[in-house]
Amino acid sequence: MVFNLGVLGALASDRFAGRVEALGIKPKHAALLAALDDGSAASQQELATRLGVVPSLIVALADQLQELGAVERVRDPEDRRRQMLTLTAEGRRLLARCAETAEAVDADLTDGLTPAQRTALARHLRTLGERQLPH
Amino acid sequence: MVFNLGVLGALASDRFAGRVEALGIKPKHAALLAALDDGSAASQQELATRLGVVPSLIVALADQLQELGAVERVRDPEDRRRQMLTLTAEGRRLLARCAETAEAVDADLTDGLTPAQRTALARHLRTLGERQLPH
DNA sequence: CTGAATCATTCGAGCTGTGAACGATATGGA
DNA sequence: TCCATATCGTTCACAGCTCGAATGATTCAG
Repeated sequence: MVFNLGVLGALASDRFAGRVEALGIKPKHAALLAALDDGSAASQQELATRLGVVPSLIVALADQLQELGAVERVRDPEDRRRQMLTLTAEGRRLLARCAETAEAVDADLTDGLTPAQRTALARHLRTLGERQLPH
Repeated sequence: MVFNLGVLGALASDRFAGRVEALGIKPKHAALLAALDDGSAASQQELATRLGVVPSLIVALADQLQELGAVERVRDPEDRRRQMLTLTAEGRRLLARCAETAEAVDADLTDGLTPAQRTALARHLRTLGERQLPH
């Protein structure tokens, strides 16, 4: 079961990566956009802990998203060491397209399953995620 | 759902990797041992295609497993270019411990689920795997 | 017998993520 | 006020992983 879960997860991630590549980004960028979407503005340090990655990685991701016009960097007037990241309108558009991509991959993945099987699988994965993942 | 599947798969793989590290190997080694177990002896080339990796990777994996005494390399008398890999008794022991490890990770992952939920999840993953994975 | 193909192996290259330094700023205590 | 210490963002060099091309040995076809 671990192996099944492992390879299926890798398969799903690869397919998503392959599709968002057409948007000029990688899955990590999408994760950053999603993290910015709920909670709005946030310092890069906070985003690093929220995503569970090292701060230097946020720098690279934010650089590239900034070039795409998806995020803006603004110095926090309260603490001028902090760079506050915010989603732009373009960033929200990009995030929406990421969501569409995810749904397309979902449909692709569950192709051939009955609607009942599909929802049952989604429910099981959700409960497993709630038990295993920090939230 | 893609994201849930992706992160859960990565989580499962990481946990398995962390545990088999105590056996001195990595998940890829376990995959190679498992591939050798059904089908017995096989050339490295064949194993490469069977596992979907490049032949040069098999070389490194076989080197390390040979050092552990888990596999043996024997030139095929029919075609002296081929190196036939075979499991040793030690290799079978190692594979058995990998299986135990996988079960432990399974138990860990499904901790808190009812037996019914557990089997339902396993069944769903299996059907999804049969539909999506080449076999 | 010779040229092309196949197998295992080695080696170099690209990509990713990490950890250590650094400069700028902030904070707390003498 | 001043100084030591901590924090934030950034850069950079480095290790780990996998792939692809080149090599040598061997086999096969004509």
